[in-house]
Amino acid sequence: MHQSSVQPLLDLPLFAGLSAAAQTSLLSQSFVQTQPAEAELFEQGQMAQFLHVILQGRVALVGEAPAMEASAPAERQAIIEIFEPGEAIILAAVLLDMPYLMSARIMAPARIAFVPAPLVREFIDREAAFGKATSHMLARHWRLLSRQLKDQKLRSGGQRLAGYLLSFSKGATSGSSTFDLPIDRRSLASWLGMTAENLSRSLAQLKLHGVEISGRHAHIADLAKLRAFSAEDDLR
Amino acid sequence: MHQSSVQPLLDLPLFAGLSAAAQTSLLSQSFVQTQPAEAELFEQGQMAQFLHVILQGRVALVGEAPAMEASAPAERQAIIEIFEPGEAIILAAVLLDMPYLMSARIMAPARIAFVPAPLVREFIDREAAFGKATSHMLARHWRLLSRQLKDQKLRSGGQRLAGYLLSFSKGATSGSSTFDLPIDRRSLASWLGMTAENLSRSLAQLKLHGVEISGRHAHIADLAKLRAFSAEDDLR
DNA sequence: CGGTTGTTTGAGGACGTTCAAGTACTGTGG
DNA sequence: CCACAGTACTTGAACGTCCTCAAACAACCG
Repeated sequence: MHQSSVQPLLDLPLFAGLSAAAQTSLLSQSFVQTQPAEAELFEQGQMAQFLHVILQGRVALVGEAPAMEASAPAERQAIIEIFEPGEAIILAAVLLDMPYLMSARIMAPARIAFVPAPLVREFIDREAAFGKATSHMLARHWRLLSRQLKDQKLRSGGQRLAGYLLSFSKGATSGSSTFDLPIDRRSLASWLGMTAENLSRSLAQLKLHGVEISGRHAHIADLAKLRAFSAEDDLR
Repeated sequence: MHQSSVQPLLDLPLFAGLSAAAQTSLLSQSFVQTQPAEAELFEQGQMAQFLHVILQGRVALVGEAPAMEASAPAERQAIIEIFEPGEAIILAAVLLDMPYLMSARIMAPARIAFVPAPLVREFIDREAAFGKATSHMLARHWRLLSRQLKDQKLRSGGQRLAGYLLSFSKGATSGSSTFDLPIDRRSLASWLGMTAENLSRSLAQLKLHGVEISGRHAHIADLAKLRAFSAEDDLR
């Protein structure tokens, strides 16, 4: 039985409120896969067969631009969002039964639960609590995207980077902070909407604002100072 | 009684599935306001007091950057999304009971239904069908934003403009098309993530691709040609 | 008809990208 | 442990795109 491996699903807010019967269906019809980094969970344009729930690891949603010429010359792509354990992807495509608008790529070795899409749609018809849990997750995800879109339109690359670094020191409003970057430069650049080269330059520039980075290790000397530079509103 | 003016709410998919009791609450606690253009429905940072449902008109969600200097020198802002009749704003803030991430500005004289936020949150706890309807709307809205974010990161301003123009001729894949632009240049530019000046230049450039525009009247000579330029995937 | 607002056009500059090269890091086999 | 290859990251220079500023033009309205 693989029942035990999908058991953790019930601990997630998304499924916690399901009826006993629904929990049984969920456990018996879902399964878990361990995926290596660089694996592609699904591809832009496909119909959603499963709701993928991240149990471990990190998954990037990647938008791909149609190749300009027929010869497929290095298709341009951009990371739209990065999701971590506890999040489900992609609820929107599963609920609406429409094709994915982007692909999903594993960033770090991951354990992913596959919940059949029809089952999810059944839950939302029959399980009162599931509609609420789903709405909440979608609402959070909508806010994440809208924040990103605001950032993209209103802030410079350097400011977005500063904001990203600050996100690792959530509570603290002043003082200093030390942490490790969880993702590589190229992916980070893509997520922040700039090139890897530019990210490198932006990082160098942030030294003037009290940021020291070597490899993946980061130290912010003065959170308040960096916050001022990032020009971020404090809405979360 | 203003009951009659809120009656149309029940025709919307969002509220259609409510129980009789819930429908009664909805009608008795909601009200409708007619708002002139330029009116501000709510401001970024406020808590969501109401779910605003657009009955007529058009509403823009506007992200505002914190003023750089204390002297408030022409605060930078960008239109994140534009919603039309039938849509509710902002579900995410209402459901999560969190502050708005952006402001809402009326673009054309509008009739807006105000549904008290606590009532909405009550519905989602008690009304099974409402969770589904809410999830569906949020899912659609999430896809709209993710599409925009992809566009912002992967396509040029001119391509985004072409895509916008093409959106007025939904069904047709080839042939020509004539229509009127519903919004003014400055707003359109802000929505597309460029300046008004640049929009003007982009429009001029699109003449090479068979687009004729005078004032608000637009004519596309060759949809297929413009579609090729816009480099848009056909995912909807 | 002047005033106001919205749109277009031009010139200059800032920011970001691309291309190309150099440097640092990582892991592997000897 | 070192040499090595392969990858990731940084740096530099040239180029483009988009923005800013300024002014001309058009449209609208009293």
